[in-house]
Amino acid sequence: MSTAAPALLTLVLPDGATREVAPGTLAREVVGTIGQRLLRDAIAVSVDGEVQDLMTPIRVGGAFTVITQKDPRALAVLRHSGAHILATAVRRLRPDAKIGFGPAIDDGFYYDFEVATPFTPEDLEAFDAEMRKVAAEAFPFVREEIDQVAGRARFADDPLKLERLAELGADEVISTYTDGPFVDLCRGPHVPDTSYLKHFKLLHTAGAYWRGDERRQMLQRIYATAFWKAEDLEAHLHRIEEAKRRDHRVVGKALDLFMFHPFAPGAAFWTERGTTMVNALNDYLRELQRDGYAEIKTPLLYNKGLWETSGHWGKYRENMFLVLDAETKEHDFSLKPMNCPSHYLMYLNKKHSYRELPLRYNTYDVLHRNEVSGALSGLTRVRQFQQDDCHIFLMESQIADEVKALTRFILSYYETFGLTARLKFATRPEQRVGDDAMWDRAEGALRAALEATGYAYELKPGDGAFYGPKIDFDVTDSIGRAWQLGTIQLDYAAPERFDLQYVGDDNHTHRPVVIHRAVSGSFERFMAILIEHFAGAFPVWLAPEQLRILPLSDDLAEVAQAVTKRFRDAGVRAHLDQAESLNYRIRQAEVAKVPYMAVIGKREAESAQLAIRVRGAGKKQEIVSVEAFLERITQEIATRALTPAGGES
RNA sequence: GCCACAGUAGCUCAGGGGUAGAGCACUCGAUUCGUAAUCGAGCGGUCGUCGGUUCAAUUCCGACCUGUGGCUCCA
Repeated sequence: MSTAAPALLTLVLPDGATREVAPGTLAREVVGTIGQRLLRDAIAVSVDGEVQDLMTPIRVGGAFTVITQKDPRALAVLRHSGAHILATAVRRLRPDAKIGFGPAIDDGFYYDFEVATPFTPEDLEAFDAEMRKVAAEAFPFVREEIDQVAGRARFADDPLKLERLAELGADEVISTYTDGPFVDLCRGPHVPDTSYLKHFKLLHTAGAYWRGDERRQMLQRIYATAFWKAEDLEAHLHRIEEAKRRDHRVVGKALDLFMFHPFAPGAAFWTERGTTMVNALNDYLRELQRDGYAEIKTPLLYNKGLWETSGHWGKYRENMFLVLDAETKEHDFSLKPMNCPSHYLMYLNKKHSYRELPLRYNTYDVLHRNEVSGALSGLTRVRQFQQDDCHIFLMESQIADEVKALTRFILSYYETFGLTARLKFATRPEQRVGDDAMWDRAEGALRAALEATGYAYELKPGDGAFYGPKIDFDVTDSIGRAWQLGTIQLDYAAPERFDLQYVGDDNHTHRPVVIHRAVSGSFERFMAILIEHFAGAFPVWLAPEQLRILPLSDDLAEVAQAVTKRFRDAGVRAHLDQAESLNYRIRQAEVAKVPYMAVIGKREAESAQLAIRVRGAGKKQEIVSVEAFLERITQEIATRALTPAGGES
């Protein structure tokens, strides 16, 4: 802050009006000049695009907007304050707790504490109750700007805060926020006082490394969420419940799709029903890749020589399952964690002409990656998985067309399931191979190809693979969660390492480029997403059981058996169920989420008809002839129709 | 791998220092049924594993295994 009389700052309000204020004027004062009612409703302000709270001095001019509860940015302010209120409560009940960081996050907020004994669920209840007291006390959030010396004195008992303080540069404003008994080193912004926090819930505790560094101490993190309105909080908790209901581990067990066993941690056992689905996916991909792709199979186990050539032995060994060689007594072999090196060996096996390019090797081989035990989770994170992998060898001049075709391919595959994807374009990372000219060419080609598709994409600078830029496909499921599935990666490094070549039309040898491509990532993860996306109510073509045939009484067994055979002969996965009452069997079929039920009573038996009940459609039934329904269901299967979609129970 | 929590019948879960219970599933019998659970009977568990404390452990303690939520990592 300079001592000379500073020039006034000009703030431009949304309606075009302006305010001339002296630097250091508090935002609150400016809002007060607009209206007292607005001041009451104000949570924070936006100055020149930056959110700051009402207690913060204005230092720059520019567009000035008042942020009220209606503004989505206000929620992050509330949640950040919620984190402070949580810390206030924790400090009151556990004065020994050292404070770490407490930011707002996507769905709420958290605060990290360093404590001698970890928090228990009972502690959480006590903190919740204490937070309500702190909120009721309506402590104002008081902002102070201090210097390093004062900061070190104030946080003398909080080593984590001192560490953060020491990192702040001389030109940075050091600010603290105080609410009642609690002071925190914090940039803000905050709501005016603690009473703004009304609708919140502490969710769970978790360990978290200080600064996210596994070499540092483990702190105790408390996760929580907060909203402006009770109904928003309710809705959020309901969404959590809904996600739990759709959890693929729950649904997979209920629908008997897969299992795990302690003897094979991180590796799925697929039941007959689950295998049927995986095979349906596999068949579909094979059909899509019938032309222009060369499906190959390569070994699962390799001598370390391959991994030394590929670089995995140095960079990836931690994640590889090493196998003891009986003769050498050394871990000279490893299960493959990726397909690419073996595909390069296949490519090297013969000489290639430019006429063969692009050459696409695709495979469904099984891969093994030795994930740390704590990382495993259902089907989404496993140690053994099947990837729909493809490596494309091509000339640089072919990159644009190829990427365009691959992007279309991947997106249209997702569309079959009603899944939409967001594209992310990731550029050169800090750690990389190849010169800038190569990266310019690669990024230029990939980006041009991406733009040619016409799809919108986000930029992720510096997030590319070390060997080349990539396009990632983030799929959003029916309840709005994003999963990274497909990827298209340009690789200029592998062709060098493996000395890949082709003979050009000039009769000289050239270096091809490699594209790594995955569509569903892994069958395991993709199945998890599909299970949760459809909540187990799969499209007919994918459903492990497509039609359940329910004769009304035993004397119709013969007719029902003949009808079942008719459908099975036509390739429909039909099953006959003659047990128990009709009501009971209908309930069983609904619970099993079988898309179609065909009831055969005396009337239907006499007229070669079926009383069709569609999953989730309730009592509404259609009487159709056996042949007409056979035509309809085989059409739906052949076209991979999404219907009968929905049908929640 | 690290922190916390959990593991009781096929599933969902109750219980608790004196070796266990419900519903569903399963089996059998009766019922032959018109759109989400017919009735009855029966079977089923060395309470995750190993060790310790105790007269006695499924219960208390410890280690390990597996899972869950996170951290880290990632398809």
